[in-house]
Amino acid sequence: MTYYKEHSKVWVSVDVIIFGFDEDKLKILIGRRQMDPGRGEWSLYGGFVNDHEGIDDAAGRVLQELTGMRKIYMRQVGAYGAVDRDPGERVISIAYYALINVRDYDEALRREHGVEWVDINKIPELYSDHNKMVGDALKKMRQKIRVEPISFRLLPPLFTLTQLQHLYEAVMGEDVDKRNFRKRIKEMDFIEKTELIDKASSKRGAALYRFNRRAYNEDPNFKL
Amino acid sequence: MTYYKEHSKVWVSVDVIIFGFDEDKLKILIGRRQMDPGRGEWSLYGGFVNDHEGIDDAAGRVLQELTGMRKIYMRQVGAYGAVDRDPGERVISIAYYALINVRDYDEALRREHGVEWVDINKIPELYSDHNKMVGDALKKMRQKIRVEPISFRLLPPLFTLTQLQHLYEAVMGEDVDKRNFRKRIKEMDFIEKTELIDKASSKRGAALYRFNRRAYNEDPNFKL
DNA sequence: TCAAAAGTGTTAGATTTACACCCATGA
DNA sequence: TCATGGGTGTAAATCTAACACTTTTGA
Repeated sequence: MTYYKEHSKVWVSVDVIIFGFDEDKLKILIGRRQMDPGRGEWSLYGGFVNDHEGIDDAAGRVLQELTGMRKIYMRQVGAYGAVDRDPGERVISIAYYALINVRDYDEALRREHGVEWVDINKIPELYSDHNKMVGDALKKMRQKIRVEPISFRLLPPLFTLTQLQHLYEAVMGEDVDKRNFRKRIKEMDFIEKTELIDKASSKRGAALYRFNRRAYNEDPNFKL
Repeated sequence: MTYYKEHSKVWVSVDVIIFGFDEDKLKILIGRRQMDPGRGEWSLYGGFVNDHEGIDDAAGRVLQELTGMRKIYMRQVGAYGAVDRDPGERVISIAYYALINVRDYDEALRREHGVEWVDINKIPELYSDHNKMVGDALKKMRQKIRVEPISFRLLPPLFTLTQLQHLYEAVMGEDVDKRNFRKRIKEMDFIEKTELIDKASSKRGAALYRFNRRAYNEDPNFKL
């Protein structure tokens, strides 16, 4: 029952680009590689795909292993398969990006895994072709964020419009006009103003908003 | 020198969605699968990734094997890795789409490989998850064709504006306004009108145009 | 002479962008 | 009282979409 035995197999891994938003900066989780080859180099977090495990499942497992979180928003970036991309052996890797709310990530667990949040504009040289993966992931994420309401994955359940705007600016890498931004947000009925006021960010206080997924599903007219 | 030997390896293949434009229709090349499992089912053309071969190289090789052509425009669609996607064994497949000019493809070679051009709107049920791959490839290609001049890969070196328009319509799956379309084309200086007239398509004859890659590289302001 | 495809501009509406001041509050 | 971030509307410019007739020529 082995159909393809004349062909050779290869190692397949997954690498995850985990985006977070903190201090008005878009960041990703990277750490020092803990195995050979490349031990000690900055690297994405990843893992090998097991025999009886789908690649999305493998990415999910790796993500849960690192963060302790489940049902994280996650999309495939692509497959990376240059022969010499890994300095040790021939490994094909499939990159995924994920979006999490930084505050949901347990600090102790983070330190335990030896990963840290690094500003997307200050990424050091990474192991293998991981820099390329990060660039591609960011490009994909930018495209997505303009047409689907994924920003809320990076924010707490309640957020101010200024936070939301700063998130867009961090992702897009350019400033946007405050009034135009708020005008567009107002047109999206699934971004709901609550009665709550955030007093942390300013003296006056800012209205807290919420993303209503149900309302979005009924009328998904998102456009930024 | 085996770093990862505690992990298991898997078969990795590539599958190519080859787009062509003929009779004002967007088509892809599919054939009857010639091996088990799934022998006889409609299927994309593909092949296994060899030990010392990059995945892009593998896709290029498979493409050349099938078409006899080199330097074909080709982009990765993504990796497909559900455990049971292949009915025989666990195989991860990486899909690519490619664009060729149908007239450059030798008919004899095509028949030899037992593949045929099938209208994108009339794709039958395909082997494994190949229908999903085709759908994803089309989505990616549509995105690309709006912002990069890839249409010319599907057309002969000289083409009429009507041909170009019909190509866009076939790719996008919707009609576009002739005058608006030609207006936009006129703004792109790298789509050059030649002195030549095509008399095949109409009695009056239509001006033949050419894509000037050099001019495009100097001022790549493409937008459709 | 007529059928069939080529070719050509204008206008209304929609969308996008630019822009500056008052408000509420805690320190 | 003042420094800080929150909040608000209008007008010009640009872009998009809708629309119909004349030309050429082979059959």
